[in-house]
Amino acid sequence: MSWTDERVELLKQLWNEGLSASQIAGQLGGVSRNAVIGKVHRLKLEGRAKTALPGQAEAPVQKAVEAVIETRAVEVEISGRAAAQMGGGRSVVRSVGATALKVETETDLVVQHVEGPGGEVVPISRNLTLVQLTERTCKWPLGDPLSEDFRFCGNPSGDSSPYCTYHARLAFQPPSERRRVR
DNA sequence: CCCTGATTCGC
DNA sequence: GCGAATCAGG
Repeated sequence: MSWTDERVELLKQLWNEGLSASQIAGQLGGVSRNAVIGKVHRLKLEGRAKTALPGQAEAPVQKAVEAVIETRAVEVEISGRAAAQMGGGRSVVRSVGATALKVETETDLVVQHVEGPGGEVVPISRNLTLVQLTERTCKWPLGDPLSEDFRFCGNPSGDSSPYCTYHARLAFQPPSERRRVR
């Protein structure tokens, strides 16, 4: 594949939307994340201030972003408790998406699932799109394959299975162990 | 180990 | 210009 005008335009768009190089590579197809990063540099469309130069003060913008993330962390925590009270079951916080990384580190994945009314354990899927799947993300389908909202579980799968531990059971265990498929 | 972007350098 | 290999970091 080559860098046609359209592909370059899409690259710029996705990069500005904050997608990672590997995700962009997946969307474009036919290129590696290195290719994407290389192209980004050649186009001189930086914008991802990652490596803070030593001795330099933190950029105000970066601090603002962190403040927002901090706020979101609290909100998620609150909503998690609310859910626990309303549902009567154990419910906890599970970060989803790049903007909630702070939550993940602070709660250390306190919960990865929710217990339903019947006591069944239902995992909180990451709802990844096809292009976001990697060799070790759960490929359990969610929703209608013909719909735009079609997603995959995306939870860690371990390299021995195409599914996370929960979905591996639904996929390979006897129907008697199945409950509601979500 | 998984992932991220940054840089180098042969092509 | 391109991107694999490599580096640095979370």
